[in-house]
Amino acid sequence: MSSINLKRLSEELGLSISSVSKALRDSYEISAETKKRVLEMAEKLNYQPNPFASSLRRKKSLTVAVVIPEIANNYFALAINGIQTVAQQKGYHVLTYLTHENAKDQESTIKHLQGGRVDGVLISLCSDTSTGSQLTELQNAGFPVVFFDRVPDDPGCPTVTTDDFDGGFKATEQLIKVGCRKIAYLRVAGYLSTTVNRMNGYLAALKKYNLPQDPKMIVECSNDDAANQELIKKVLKMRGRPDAILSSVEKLAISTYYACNEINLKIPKDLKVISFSCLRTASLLSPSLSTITPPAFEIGKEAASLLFRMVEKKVYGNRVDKIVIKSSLIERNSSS
Amino acid sequence: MSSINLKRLSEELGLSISSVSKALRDSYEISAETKKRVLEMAEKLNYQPNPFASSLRRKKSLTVAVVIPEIANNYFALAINGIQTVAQQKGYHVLTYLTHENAKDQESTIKHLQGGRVDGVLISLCSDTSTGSQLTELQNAGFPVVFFDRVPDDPGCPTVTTDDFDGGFKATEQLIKVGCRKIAYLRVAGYLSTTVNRMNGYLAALKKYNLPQDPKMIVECSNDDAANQELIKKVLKMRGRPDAILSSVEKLAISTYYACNEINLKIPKDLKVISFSCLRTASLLSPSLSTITPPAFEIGKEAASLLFRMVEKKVYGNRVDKIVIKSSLIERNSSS
DNA sequence: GGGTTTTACGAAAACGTTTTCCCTTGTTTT
DNA sequence: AAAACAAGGGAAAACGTTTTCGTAAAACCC
Repeated sequence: MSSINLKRLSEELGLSISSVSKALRDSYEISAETKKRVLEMAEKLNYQPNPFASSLRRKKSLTVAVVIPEIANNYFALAINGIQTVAQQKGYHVLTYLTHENAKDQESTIKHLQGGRVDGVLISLCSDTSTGSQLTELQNAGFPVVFFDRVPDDPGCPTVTTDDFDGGFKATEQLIKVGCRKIAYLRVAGYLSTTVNRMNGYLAALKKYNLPQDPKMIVECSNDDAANQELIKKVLKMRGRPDAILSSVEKLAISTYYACNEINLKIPKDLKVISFSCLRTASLLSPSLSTITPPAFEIGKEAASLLFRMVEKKVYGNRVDKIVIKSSLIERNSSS
Repeated sequence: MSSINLKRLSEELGLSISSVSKALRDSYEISAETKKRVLEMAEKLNYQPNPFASSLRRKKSLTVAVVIPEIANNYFALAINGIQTVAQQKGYHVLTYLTHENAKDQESTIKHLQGGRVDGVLISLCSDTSTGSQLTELQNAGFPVVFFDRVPDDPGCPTVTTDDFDGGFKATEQLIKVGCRKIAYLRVAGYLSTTVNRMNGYLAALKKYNLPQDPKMIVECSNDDAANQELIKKVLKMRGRPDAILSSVEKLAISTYYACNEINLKIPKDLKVISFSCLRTASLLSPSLSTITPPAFEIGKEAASLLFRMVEKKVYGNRVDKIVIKSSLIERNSSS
């Protein structure tokens, strides 16, 4: 909006446009004295450079995109917080896009991003991602992309994740140690690296302790909270119902709590529960919820830092970073 | 990144750059047949227009900024969700900036925004905002700005808020009706429209029921959770301690719960609690938390819609919209 | 069929920067 | 004192679009 530009500034100063531009960019071609004059006038007239002209010319947008399934989610809110913290500190702008767990939205978002609007992309895949074709296309074009949390299997992708397998393993082990023998795993439909890796940890723990792997104990949930709640109720009412639930995502733990309330099942007496979750109020729930808590803020920070290293070409060759940050298992009343 | 541009496209088609551009924008100057050819070639070569060139020329960025104090907060996460939903549907991009409740950050953010990077700004003020000088500057320049939730007093500002006064009044009334006589109000330091309006509702309710207004019952909290918890503990241990707490923001209710746990005060027996909050797990807390819940998602949607009306000049003259959306008081166990 | 209008397209300017190349001084070197 | 050089600055091209204006050919009008 500020219609004061380099031309205006140069007229005011009796200098050429190029000199003013150089002065503002602190070029060695301009004398210290002139620089000072220019800076002062720019300040006085509240000059704000036009970012589009600059980006067009320099082929740098100083902007990155964050593509996530949803934002009203403690994990992603914290991750964005981490990303923003790093980005703002580095002087970058952050564009956010929500895919609403919808592959079509995700694809069209990525497509639009190819126009050069951003210098790099941070993405956590949506649950019905089929192939990462669009994305590998981007990457092959040498475009910096960092995946976090929900990542593709492709070993060529830079990723920042948590130790999902270990988390699933340890949580399951914990449930077994307090006497559970029929542990159900709540997963999310579609292929998500997180929920699959957590499940593999769960299965490995069952195996280690010689517990049977019952397919009925792996419950595939959807994105519909109400439907999930009904599904969980059904599972909890069946013959040979589980005596424990390991929930792969926070919202399914919440649905579990509601389901138990409805069918009058007491946690932890009748059912023990552990969930992956970043819920800040986990310890205030009734009963307090045992969680495996991914360090979402740190994951966001690391992912952003890695992306900036790539954007600024500080990552050489065809090096691919795969950063893993540990989650912590916090035992509370729901599993004791 | 995609180095295919109009020039390349026009060469491929044997047309001029201008014709191709017009064809892509569906100009009446181009024949239907040619348009078809152009569209097909653009598709084939995966042409993505350069957004900076376009923005530079058209003086439109198709981008809006959202400036909020924090994002790891249920209210703001939901509001952003609403904003994004409207923006993405309208084909706009959303830049997010966090001020971390810091006036300096807020000012510099707004300053940068004056370069024309965005077509409009959605903002919720940080708690130590002194004056809205920067912002009125923006507005005077005819720049579309919509305030939501935490808004300036200035009657010239378009705002989208909830009925904070009523919320404070009704919550207080409810506490009085269940027998509370010493109701403390937890406010946030600094001047925030929300917390002040809620307080005025609280004070009005006290007045209506002829209860004294004790300054010691108005507790000014900070942004430091640990300090707040200590402060609340202190208040709850003093002579003539409150028998109820009305919390103006979610996090202070959580600190209250922790404080009560530590000093062994039972909610609701020893202390009743109601809080403004968008916590999805309010009904699962121990005890379930009574809340006044602002419709954050709708507020976000309304604010974005209003902003787009302003950006697209559908708001004529010097009309100023002040939209208010009602919150709902949900009584649960913490206040019964 | 001369004139007018319409249709379809192209040339070129414009948006505000950045950057390359050049020029003018004044200073140093031999 | 001529040559070489450095310092400080300017002219103009370039980035990729959009849009105004111009114009050739075709279509229409009486």
